[in-house]
Amino acid sequence: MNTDEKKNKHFIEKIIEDDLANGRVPGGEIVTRFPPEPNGYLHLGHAKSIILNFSLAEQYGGRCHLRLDDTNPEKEDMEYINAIQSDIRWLGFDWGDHLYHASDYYQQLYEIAVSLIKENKAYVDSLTPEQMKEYRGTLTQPGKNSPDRDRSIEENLRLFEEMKEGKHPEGSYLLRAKLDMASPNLNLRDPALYRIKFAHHPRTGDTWCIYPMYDYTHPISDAIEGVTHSICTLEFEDHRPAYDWATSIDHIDHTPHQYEFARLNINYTVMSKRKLLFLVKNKLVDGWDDPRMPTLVGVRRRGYSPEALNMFIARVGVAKVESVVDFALLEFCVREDLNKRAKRVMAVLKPLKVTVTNYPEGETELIEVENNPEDPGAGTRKIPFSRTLYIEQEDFMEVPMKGYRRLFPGNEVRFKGAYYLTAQEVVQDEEGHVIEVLCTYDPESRGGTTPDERKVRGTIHWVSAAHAVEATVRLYDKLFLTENPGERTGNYLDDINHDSLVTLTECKVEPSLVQSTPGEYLQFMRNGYFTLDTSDSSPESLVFNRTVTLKDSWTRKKGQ
RNA sequence: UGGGAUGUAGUGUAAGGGUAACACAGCAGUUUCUGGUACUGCAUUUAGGGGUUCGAAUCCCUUCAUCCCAGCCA
Repeated sequence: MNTDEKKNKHFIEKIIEDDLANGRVPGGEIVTRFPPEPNGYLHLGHAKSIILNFSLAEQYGGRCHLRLDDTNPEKEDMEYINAIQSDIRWLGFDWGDHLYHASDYYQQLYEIAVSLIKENKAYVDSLTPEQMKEYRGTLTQPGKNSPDRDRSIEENLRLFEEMKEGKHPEGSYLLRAKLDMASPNLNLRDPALYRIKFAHHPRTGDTWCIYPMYDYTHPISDAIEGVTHSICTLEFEDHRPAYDWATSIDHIDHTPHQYEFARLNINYTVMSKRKLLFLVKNKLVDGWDDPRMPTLVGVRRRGYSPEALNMFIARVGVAKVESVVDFALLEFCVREDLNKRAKRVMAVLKPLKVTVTNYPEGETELIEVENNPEDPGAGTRKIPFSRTLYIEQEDFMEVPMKGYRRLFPGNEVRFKGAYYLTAQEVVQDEEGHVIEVLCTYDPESRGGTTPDERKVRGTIHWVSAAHAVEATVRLYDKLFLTENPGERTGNYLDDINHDSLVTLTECKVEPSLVQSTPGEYLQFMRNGYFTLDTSDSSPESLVFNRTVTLKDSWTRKKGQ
């Protein structure tokens, strides 16, 4: 492998290429795996791991397994097992026949445990959890051996068998590896291998009442499946010696290796399943798929595309430095992708009535507009224009501020795709609010240009009042107000953005939108990207979610 | 004060002894039937200190900072 080929590769790619080049990969096929615990929904952090593992396998012609790490029946659920699979498929990956569960290996794991006991490498301990803690020592002090450490092999075998048969209550006994209670690495101080749990397992039901621990199950599962590169996050670095111990015992004839990378953090959000579960359970959000959630189901409902997510993860990179990625990068990737594919439509969120005084009453004409200027192949559609229209309240100012290019008295602007209109006068309610703008139009400007080629500074969107469809539009913003929720007070809930959802009703959208389908990517012209909500929308009552705003240099300038 | 890791523009990530770069964010401008897109330009970087070397982000020493580990969770 010459060094040129290593350029711009991340460290895991370099390791793999090195292993491949030096014949360290059995059969030359690299095998990775994504091993989620089915105790919650997948989030953006998992997306990084999924994309890393699956694309590495793709890139080097290997395979990637999906393995549900279901060793703790108390927290795990069939609902999650199913959701995980659909999320990974949505992201664009396929594990083929390689769907596994740690629970598939329970029998084998048990038999290996029995062998370890016979080899005097594991023992049954009767220390209480409190005693365990005491005996473990601290970060700076070594632990001490449990009095049970020297129990005879026969006794250990008998006890373990009884544990398995359910003869002992939870917490009474534990199977532990006999490693080193004085190790500076706490994970090596006789780690627990099996605990007793009388819990119903989503897949194995009540077959077992002893369940294997992560440090024992995970490496052996990897070995059984022939995983070559077992990629996990940084906090497992300390567990690598335990991983290496488990994969080097007899009864295992394949040696996978563990590599650790930095998990994905994004500012203005939280990414722990515990916190996300809390938000869901306490109804701080609408569920795991609330569009403000960083879950895959959430961002999907919000209108993010899997392509945008893949682009995002690619740009974030893979390294060992703990880092926090800007939410702005995610939004950039979403816009980048949606700009190319979203169908442009007219939608007025906060309507202001406009009457075209010199346009014939009762007449309607159809204006042809392009569906996507970035994609000529997207074609055109026709939208109705008439005497009474709605425009955005923000697109009219009775007294224009400096730099304002939209509609104001005496100013001529283009109504996108239709005509040039000039504001003549306003109609106010008794409180002095402008409730209607009276305009005149230039019949020669049809289509948005004039024979004399005169320029207008502004182009605004509009809908025809008589043809518009009413819709509800949900404007989503960041769920948290601060970059690092909880940093200031210690409680992330203190930083929740209570204005993260603004619901607008009586929005006016162009009639073609009644045919919109969930999953369709839309751009509300000059406003943002939107998509039909998957659960609350119906043809009679449209509900759109804002995916992300358009970049807006005007409100920024205005605000300064 | 044990062990494991990590420090490159504001944020991510490259550069593996030879001119510190790319993207996002920021700022300024050009184009435009979206104040979008596209395009152009500007500003800002090797944690500190020593050393080796003609030459150091890169090698050595040292200091500092940050993160992870004391579940019968994963």
